Amino acid sequence: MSKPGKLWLVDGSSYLYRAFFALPPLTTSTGMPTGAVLGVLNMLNRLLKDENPELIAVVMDAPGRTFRDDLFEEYKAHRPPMPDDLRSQIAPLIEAIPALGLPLLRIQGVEADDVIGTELDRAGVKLKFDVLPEQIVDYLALVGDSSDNIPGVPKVGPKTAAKWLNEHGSLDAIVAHAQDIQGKVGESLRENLATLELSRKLATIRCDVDLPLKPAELTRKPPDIDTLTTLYKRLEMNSLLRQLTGASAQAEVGRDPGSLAPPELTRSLAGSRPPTPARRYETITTNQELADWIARLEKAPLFAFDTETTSLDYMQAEIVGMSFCVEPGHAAYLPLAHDYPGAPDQLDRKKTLAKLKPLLQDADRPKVGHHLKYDAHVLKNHGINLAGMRYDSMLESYVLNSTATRHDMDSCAKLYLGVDTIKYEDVAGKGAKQITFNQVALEQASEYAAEDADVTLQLHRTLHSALQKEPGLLKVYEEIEQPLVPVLLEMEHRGVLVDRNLLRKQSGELAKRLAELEADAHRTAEQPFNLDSPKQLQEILFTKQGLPVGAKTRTGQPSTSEDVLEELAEKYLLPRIILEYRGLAKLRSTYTEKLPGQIDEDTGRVHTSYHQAVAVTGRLSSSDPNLQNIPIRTPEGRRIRQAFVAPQGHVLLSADYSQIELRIMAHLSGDESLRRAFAAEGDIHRATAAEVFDIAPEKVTNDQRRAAKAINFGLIYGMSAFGLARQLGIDRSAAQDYVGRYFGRYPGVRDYMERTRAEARARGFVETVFGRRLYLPDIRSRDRNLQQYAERSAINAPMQGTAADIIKRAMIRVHEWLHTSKVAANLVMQVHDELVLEVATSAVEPVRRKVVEIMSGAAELSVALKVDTGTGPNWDDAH
DNA sequence: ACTGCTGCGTAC
DNA sequence: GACGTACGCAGCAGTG
Repeated sequence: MSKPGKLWLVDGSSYLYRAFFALPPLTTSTGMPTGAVLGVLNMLNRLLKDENPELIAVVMDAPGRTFRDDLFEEYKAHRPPMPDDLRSQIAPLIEAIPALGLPLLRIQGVEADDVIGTELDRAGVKLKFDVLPEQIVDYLALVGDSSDNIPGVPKVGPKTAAKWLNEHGSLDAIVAHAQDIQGKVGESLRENLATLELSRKLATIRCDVDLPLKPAELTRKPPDIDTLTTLYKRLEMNSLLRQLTGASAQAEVGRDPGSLAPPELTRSLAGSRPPTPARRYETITTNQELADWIARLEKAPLFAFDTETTSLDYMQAEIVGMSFCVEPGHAAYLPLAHDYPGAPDQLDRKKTLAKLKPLLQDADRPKVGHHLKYDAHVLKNHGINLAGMRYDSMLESYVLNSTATRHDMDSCAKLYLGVDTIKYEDVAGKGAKQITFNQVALEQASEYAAEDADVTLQLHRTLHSALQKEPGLLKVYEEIEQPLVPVLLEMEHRGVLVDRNLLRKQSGELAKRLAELEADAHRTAEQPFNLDSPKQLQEILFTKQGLPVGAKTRTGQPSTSEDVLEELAEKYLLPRIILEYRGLAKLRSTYTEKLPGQIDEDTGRVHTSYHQAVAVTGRLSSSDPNLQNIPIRTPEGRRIRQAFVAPQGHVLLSADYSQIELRIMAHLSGDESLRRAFAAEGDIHRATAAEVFDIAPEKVTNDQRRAAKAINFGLIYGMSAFGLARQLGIDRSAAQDYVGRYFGRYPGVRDYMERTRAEARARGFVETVFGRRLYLPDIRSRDRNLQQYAERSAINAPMQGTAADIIKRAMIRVHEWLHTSKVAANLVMQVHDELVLEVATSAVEPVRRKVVEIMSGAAELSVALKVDTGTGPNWDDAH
């Protein structure tokens, strides 16, 4: 139960905006857009369920001019018009809110913020803004709001504004003391005194709005089921319909599949396909049933399948059973290795898999799975080379909107089908009590597994039809993500050879040195402590020894990070010891100690997992072990790379894109100077320094080059002058000066940054050269931190994402060439801008030539793609 | 014993 | 507050 007297105010307009940009564009069968409404309704349902509020209202912006428009013509002039597909979703939402039993507040000429401003109590305001309600107008006048075109005072943010108001009390008092305020901020304040009064009027949140209801009258009423039913039917929101009818029964019996809604209510969100029939889940235990299902699968134009196994480790996993689905609702589980006291008889695994093999290996029989790569690994363990991996609902979800959800099946089913799936831990338990799937009772296993295949097929139908409405995204899916699956599959399964003995030897050496350092540290501190504990270290350094505190952590504690210790190490001994200890301890714990345990005993190889649906920009990630963060920068670190080796008669070939993200920036921005700099093929950071400092390239000093390099990288990450200053250890005005000079020389880059922010704000997403999208719902957030974070992502994503697209295209082509040419070489690793191959010594030169040709040609940009290569007996020597 | 968070550090 | 994307370690507090 919610606290009595607590009032919930929901900014419905803001919810709708966010949902519109965060979710894929779903429509009904007649093309009516519904995605954003569904999103808001889901959010509201979640709120009602989680908080069970008694007092609540949903506030929506009302149409027409607001009092702000009357004050200031330019108000919101630069806001892009609301997209039609969003505007048309306001009306159905306005219908739904009262039907849900929620009071709706819309007042002519007043925006949602103002209504909420009227209701917020003192404590609420103080908590949110750190100022009192009567100060909030002054606060907003100082801070400004770029999305509302309120100018504010440059350089003054929430912290400064709150600080001043807490010191002086009011804007008028601050203005009166303007002369006393020091520094750049003070200057900025004095320069902007003239516009402050206008800012104040614009920012006025009308805390005196006449509301039709008092807070106490905003009580929640029972929902109007008839109206909701009609509305949900019209909007083809079947998951919500099911919740309406199923709500009471569901609560009683939990996840019992028998309590699911009637079949006519299980249609997809997209609404463009027939209703799902009742669940018919079967268990295949006889040869006749098996024959019937094989016939069904052979006849089907597409079928979904899933494997149940003994392990998440794809190299260890053995098949326990398989499930199949040919039409939504109709699925079967084929148990093959359940093994517990009293387990029913099952078909023989070996014989049964032999019968399925022709079907599974037939490239002309299309299949869909959720994370097919895993199933393919498992089948490979049983001698079956899965072919016809036509669709993967995990990748469909990822390409459609990488940020909307995690892309595991449970999350996708919840978001796109409104289905609460049976969770793995519901059938297998968790923690120490977890059992392997072969010990799960057949009845439970059957429901769980059949549902997986069923849900996979339903997800595919919904997601693929959504993809087809976005040809650019469909292309990314069809031409990049799906074809990449067999490439990654092969790389993972082959693994990479690691010299276990070398790592063991290094581990011993590291342990010895670490023990010495630990003793040194204890002696210097004059007491024993745990060097691995930042908390204890902080106590020793800053309390006991009284060293000057540098940066603070996010939680306000004095930081002991590398930056801080480096600074202290110039004067003090202990920080120096800790720095060396940290570096070596990291190497030992993460690499030399952990890696040997991840080597396959028989083959001497490690098998990473490349995750294709994790990084929001389109990059791959790697885990178990992560091969994408093996050290390279220090000599000690590089020794780890020496343990990654080629087998007898082979070498490792490393091929990496030179400065690919900067080249993409040159392409995207079209900046002439930057493109010329790359065309000249020199050292790009040196060339940048020469431009920025207006000297000949050979006259560039190390510091100048370092500064130029920091700017170049900073731009890719959306860094500010402040960040650059910190990075370079210079003051902010010097950093600002560098940035100013940079943009003076490369005006195209500045324009591009501006265009990208504007595009992100207008469209709610940014895209790569190949059309991959990154949705940024926070780009319109009123929380400045979130909004600025989204802006930095908007700057970075097109560059990082395009680079990811390019290397993925290259991998597909290299893999294809390796297969058709039958050359003695294989891909073994990908590290974002680098491919590593194992190559027979005799084939090195032709492979090198071809790999460079393919990688350089993987995109046609206005700047050439340069590829560097190296070969050697180990990964370090290949650089 | 397990879980989730924090602080830190590795890569590109 | 201030530089994007990841993964993973050790410590630690809360929970059972």
